[in-house]
Amino acid sequence: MPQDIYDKVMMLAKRRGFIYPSFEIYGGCAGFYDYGPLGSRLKQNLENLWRSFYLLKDNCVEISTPTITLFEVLKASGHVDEFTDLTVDCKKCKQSYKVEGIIGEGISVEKAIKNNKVKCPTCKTILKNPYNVNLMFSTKIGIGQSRDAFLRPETAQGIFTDFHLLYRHAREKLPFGVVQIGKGYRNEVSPRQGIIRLREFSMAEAEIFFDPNDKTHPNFKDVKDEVLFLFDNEKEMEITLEKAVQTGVINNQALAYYMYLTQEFLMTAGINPEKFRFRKHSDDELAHYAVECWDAELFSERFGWIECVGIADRSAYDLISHMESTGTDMYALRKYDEPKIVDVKKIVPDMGKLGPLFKDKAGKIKTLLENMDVKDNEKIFVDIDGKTVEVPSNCYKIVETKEKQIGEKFVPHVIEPSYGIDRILYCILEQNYAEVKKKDEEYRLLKLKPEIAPIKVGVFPLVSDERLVKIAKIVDKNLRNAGIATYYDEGGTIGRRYARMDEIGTPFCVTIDHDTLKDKSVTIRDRDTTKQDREKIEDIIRHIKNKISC
RNA sequence: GCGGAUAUGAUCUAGUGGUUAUGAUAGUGGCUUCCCAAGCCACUUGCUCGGGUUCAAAUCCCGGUAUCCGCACCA
Repeated sequence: MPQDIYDKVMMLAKRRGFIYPSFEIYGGCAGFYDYGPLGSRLKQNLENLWRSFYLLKDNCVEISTPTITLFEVLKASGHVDEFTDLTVDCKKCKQSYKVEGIIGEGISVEKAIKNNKVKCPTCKTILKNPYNVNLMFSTKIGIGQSRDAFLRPETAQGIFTDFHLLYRHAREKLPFGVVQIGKGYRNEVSPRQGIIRLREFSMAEAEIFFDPNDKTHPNFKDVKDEVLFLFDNEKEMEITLEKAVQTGVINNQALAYYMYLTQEFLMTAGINPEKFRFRKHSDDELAHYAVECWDAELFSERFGWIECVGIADRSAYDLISHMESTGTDMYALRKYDEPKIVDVKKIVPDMGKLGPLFKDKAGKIKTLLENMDVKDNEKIFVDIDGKTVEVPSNCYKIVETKEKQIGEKFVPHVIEPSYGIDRILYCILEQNYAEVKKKDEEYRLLKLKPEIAPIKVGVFPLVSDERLVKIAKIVDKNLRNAGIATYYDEGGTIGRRYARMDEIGTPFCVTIDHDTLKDKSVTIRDRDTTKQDREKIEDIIRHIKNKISC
C-alpha cells in the first residue's frame, strides 16, 4: 500500500503519463525524470502562464541562449570557484569532508594542507590528497584544440553576457526585464526526492535591470495595498507591499513587486495560500552573488517547506564581473536634465612611440591609457598580462579639453526572480491531489486549475450510438480547432470516463446525449462539483473559453 | 559519498529452493445503450541487472543499479 501522499502522487503521475523515471529500462539514473504526454503539457501550460505574468503583465522580453556555456563565462561569474569544494576522504571513517568545513577559522586552505592541519573530525587522522569537487557538468567544445565548457547551472548568465545588446534593444531605458525559460544542470552529489532535486531541471528566470539609485517599479503603485505572506524564520506575518518597503522589511520596491508577482503567479497556478510563504535568506545562506534574497517556499506533506522560487538582488555583481573579464561596456547612462560642460584631462597615447616599444601589447596599453584617470606629474603604470609596467612619459601627452557630458555612467543592478519549474509542478500536483470515497471505493482526482490542466475538456457520447458518436466527434474537433485541448472517449461506461478525466485533472466534460438529437444541447460537467449545465452546441466554445481564461 | 531497508506486469500486491508465478486495479476487443470507476466473456503486460551456491534460484549468497530513510551535500 502507498505510504503517503508523495507515493500516491508519484504513482498516479507514472500511471497516467505525467512523470516517468528516465532510462528506466536501463536501470534508471538518479536525478533524471521524463515528463510524459500529460506532464509535458502541464509543464508547458505552467510555463506559458509564467510567460503571461512576465511578458505581458510586466512587459519583459524573452530570449534563448545555449545550455552549453564557455568556461570563461562561468569563471567570471564566480561559479567555477564558488561551485567547487576541495574535498578529502577519511579512509578509516569512510567519510568525505569539505576541507573548508573542518579546518580552524582563519587558516587558509592551502596552508592547512601544506602543514598537515587537515584532520578528520571523528578520528583525528591527518587527511591527505584533497581533490576538487565541482557541481557543474563539464564538457569540451570541438575536438583537438577544444575549448572548455560547462552545462549551465543557471540560465541567467546568458542574459548577462548579452546585456549590452539587450540594453540597446530596450532603447537604453531602465528598468527593463529579460527572461529565459530553459534547462539548468547541476551534478548533485546524491539527488533524491523525485523531481524536487534533479540533475537536469527546468528553470524560468527573469533579470530585471535597475538604476541602483532608483529601485522603484512602475507598477508598484497599482499593487502597494496587496498583502504578502512573509515568514521571518520565527513567525508568519501578512504585510502590505507598501508597509514592507516603508519599514525596511523588504529593501526596495522592485523586490517587493516581484515577490507580489510571484505570489500571484503561484496562486493562479493552483498553489494553496496556506501552503505558501516567503522566507528571507539569512546572511550566511546567501549565494555568492546576492545581497538580499527572498525564497518563495511551498509546503509538501512529505518534504516540508520547499524552496521553489528565489527572488534575489544580485546588485551589479554579474555585469561588473563580465565587464572586467572582457572589457565590454556594460554601463547604462543616467542622463542629466541639462548637459554639463566639464573640463577633462585626457591621456592621448603616441602610437609612434608606444608601438615600437611595446610591440603586440601596444594596443591593449592604448585602451588602458585612454580609460585612465589623469593625475598630473605622476608616473603611469599599467597592468598587462599580470605584470605592472611603467609607461614612459614620452609615449603620451596629457591634453585638456572641454567636453559636453549628457549624463553619468553606471552599472545597472539586477533583481532576479528565479523559478524552479519542476519543484513548483510537483507541489501543484501534491497540493491539488484529492481523494474522496465513492461507494466505498477510493476515488482520486487532481483539482488542477483550468489554466494549467493538460486536458481542458473530455468529450463523450453518452452511449456509442452512431448518431451521438458522429456529433461528439464534431464537437471534439471544433473544440480542438478553437485551441482547446480535449480528450475524446467512447470506451467503457460514462462514469468510468468521468473518473479517468478527474484523475488527470480535466476540469470539464462535455457529454452528447439523446436530448442533443432533439434540441442540439449538450451537458457540461464540472469536475469539482460534478454538477452539469446544459448548453447549446454552438455556445460550447465560448462557454469553455470563459471558464479557462486566465 | 557513507550506513540501513527495499526491488514481482503500466499501478498496487501474494508467494514458496521443485510443474505453466497470486490477486486486484488499469488497458484492449465484444455483449450491455448505461449520467458518475455496474455486470458478463475473451485478451495483453511481470519475478531490477550481473555473478555465485545448487540436480534445481524470482526465493539463499556476493556485487551493480534504482527507490526510500538517516548522515553529509543542495552556491
